[in-house]
Amino acid sequence: MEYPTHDTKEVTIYDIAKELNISPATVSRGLNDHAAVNKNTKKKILAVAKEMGYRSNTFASNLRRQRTHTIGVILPHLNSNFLSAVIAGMEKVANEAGYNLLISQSLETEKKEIANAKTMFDSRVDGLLVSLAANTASINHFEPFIKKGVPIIFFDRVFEHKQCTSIVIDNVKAGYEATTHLIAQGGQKIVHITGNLSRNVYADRLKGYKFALLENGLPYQDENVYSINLTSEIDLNKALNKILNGKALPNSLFVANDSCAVSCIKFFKKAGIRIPQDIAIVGFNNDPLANVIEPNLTTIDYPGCEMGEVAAKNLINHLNGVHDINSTNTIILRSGLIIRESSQRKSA
Amino acid sequence: MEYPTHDTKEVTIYDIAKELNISPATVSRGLNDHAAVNKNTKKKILAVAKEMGYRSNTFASNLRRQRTHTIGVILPHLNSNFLSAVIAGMEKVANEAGYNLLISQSLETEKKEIANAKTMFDSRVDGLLVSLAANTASINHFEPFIKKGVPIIFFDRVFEHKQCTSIVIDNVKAGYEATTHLIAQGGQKIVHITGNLSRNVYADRLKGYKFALLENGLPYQDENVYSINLTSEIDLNKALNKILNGKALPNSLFVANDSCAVSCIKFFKKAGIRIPQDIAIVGFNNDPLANVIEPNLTTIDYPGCEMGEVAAKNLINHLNGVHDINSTNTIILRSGLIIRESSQRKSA
DNA sequence: ATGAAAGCGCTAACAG
DNA sequence: CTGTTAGCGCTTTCAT
Repeated sequence: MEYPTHDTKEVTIYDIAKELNISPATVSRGLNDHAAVNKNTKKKILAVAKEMGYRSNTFASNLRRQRTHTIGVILPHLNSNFLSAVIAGMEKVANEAGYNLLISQSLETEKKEIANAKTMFDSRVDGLLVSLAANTASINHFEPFIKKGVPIIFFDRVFEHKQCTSIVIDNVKAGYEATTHLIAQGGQKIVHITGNLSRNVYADRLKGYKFALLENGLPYQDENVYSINLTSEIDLNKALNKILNGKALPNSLFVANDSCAVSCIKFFKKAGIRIPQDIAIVGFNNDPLANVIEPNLTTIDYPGCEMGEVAAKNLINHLNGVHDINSTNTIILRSGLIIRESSQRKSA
Repeated sequence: MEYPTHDTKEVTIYDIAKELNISPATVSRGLNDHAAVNKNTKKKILAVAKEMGYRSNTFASNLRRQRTHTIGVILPHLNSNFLSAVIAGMEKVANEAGYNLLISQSLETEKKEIANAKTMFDSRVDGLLVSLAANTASINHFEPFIKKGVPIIFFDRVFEHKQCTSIVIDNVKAGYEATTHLIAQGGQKIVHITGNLSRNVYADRLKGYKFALLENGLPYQDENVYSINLTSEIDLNKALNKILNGKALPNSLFVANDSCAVSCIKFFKKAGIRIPQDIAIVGFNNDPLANVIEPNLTTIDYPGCEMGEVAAKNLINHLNGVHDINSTNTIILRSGLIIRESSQRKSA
């Protein structure tokens, strides 16, 4: 025996049908709010179903209808405030629409992301919500979905694809704002620490950083940009040591996520460097950490919950045929700079 | 049309059977590693399956087998380091065993927990992994599972139930260690801030706190224990103001989770009170925040990933009939005090 | 507005 | 070791 036998037999539409002396077909219609069912009959069906403790058998239904009412979610991590907010948003929308979420983490590796995609494919999810791992190089593992017409929506860490919608913030603008703010606070040499530049979020923030420099007549220099593995303490420390021991210490730092920005603050404080007087720092994400580190971290606020809601909503609309797949391709949510102590050298 | 028609017809075991001139039953056996299949036949089946791009239809299989290979997970939140570690652990084990995870958050409310349980029930999960919401008063919403013989494993925030296994740390011991440490650091009046005492984690930590006081000849006083809604900034601030404005300021504080402990430190620092000289503080969970706040927070370390692994492993064993449900009832994982600056008044 | 009947794809008892 | 057969519970034409 593989599994303890259930105590109670499941109630099926046949049981309800027998009870009411009608056909299973009518019961099915009644349960599914079909138009052509007598109001009275429907009421009776619902009543008996409830009384008998009927619950619909999703497999039978799925088998028949060839859809799962399940949405796959693949994301890099679960342990950030941002991403759990995203999930919360998705869950809310999905539940309301009668969808389940199948969630998996890539842990920032393409390998695991591929495995996750395969699982999702075999589970025949109706659609996919994806934020790419840092080191994902190709999205071939999503092609099977696209070939089959299973819609994919990318959010945050997206991939431009004719068939797929993207939900993002304007990372260029955010990077521009962060950098402009640092310049306004007296920034001259501004170092940018960021992640894998094949991810839009990092590439775009870098663009914004460049624009801001150019616009303010400051030189852009490659050696001021550190593209590293943001999840590795070791890599970050290497970069920081290089900065610390370089010729001219930068007087400003724009870091592409808060948890790294916090590590930077800790590092420089330990080295006897004052924040923001010696180095002004801006992070990204508005993580709870930002309000705990001293000085409190200036950062870009980022609507996680909303992003999740919008992504899920959009996917479900696709599934219900509300949108044409090609009608919307990119949805941009608003974001904004939150100024705190870590970057304020001058009063407003 | 509700959903874009798939481009390709799905390959079924019938297609494979026809291709090889054998029966579908044999194909099914071959695909499922059934003992009684000719090695050669099996090899052929696998080859053709791969070549034709076959993927098993879970619904048909589930419908037939009456099991879903899905494990439901209900937890209070996703946005804590501890719980995302738990999920990561569960996912690892579940994936290896061919199970999917259906994850949902109760957001600390019984109401949402009940709704989640209903969804899980309707999705016919094979088993359930649950950590209770703070304010859950009864576990009636889990009775349907128990009646049906669907195994439930509680982890962390557990509920004693004859039919269910619990995975916990020794919260009494942890509370005792934390308090003993505070006493060793000169603690006389030790305030304990904790959550809803109907949750084992908080009740047990309180017990440990009491034991430590008694053992050291310190009086236990109800007014030194604040049982509040730990997710409410407002409630915490109310408690802190009461402490601050009370007759005698405590010289030690044991807080039942790190994020609140961090808020406490911020609050007292703002009030001009020195940590740890005036008040020594110990938290719980070893959240990343603990290493960011200044002074760094002494806390109880807590094996999240392992807890997830053990819980999932155990449930899957149940499902495979490895364990008798009654053979193990409570599994206790090790935990330990990590001493940092927030509590150190004396050198070791 | 309702019913009869077929079939979604798979598995398992039974037979050989 | 393999094939035959029945059916898991539901939805959906096609009739009526």
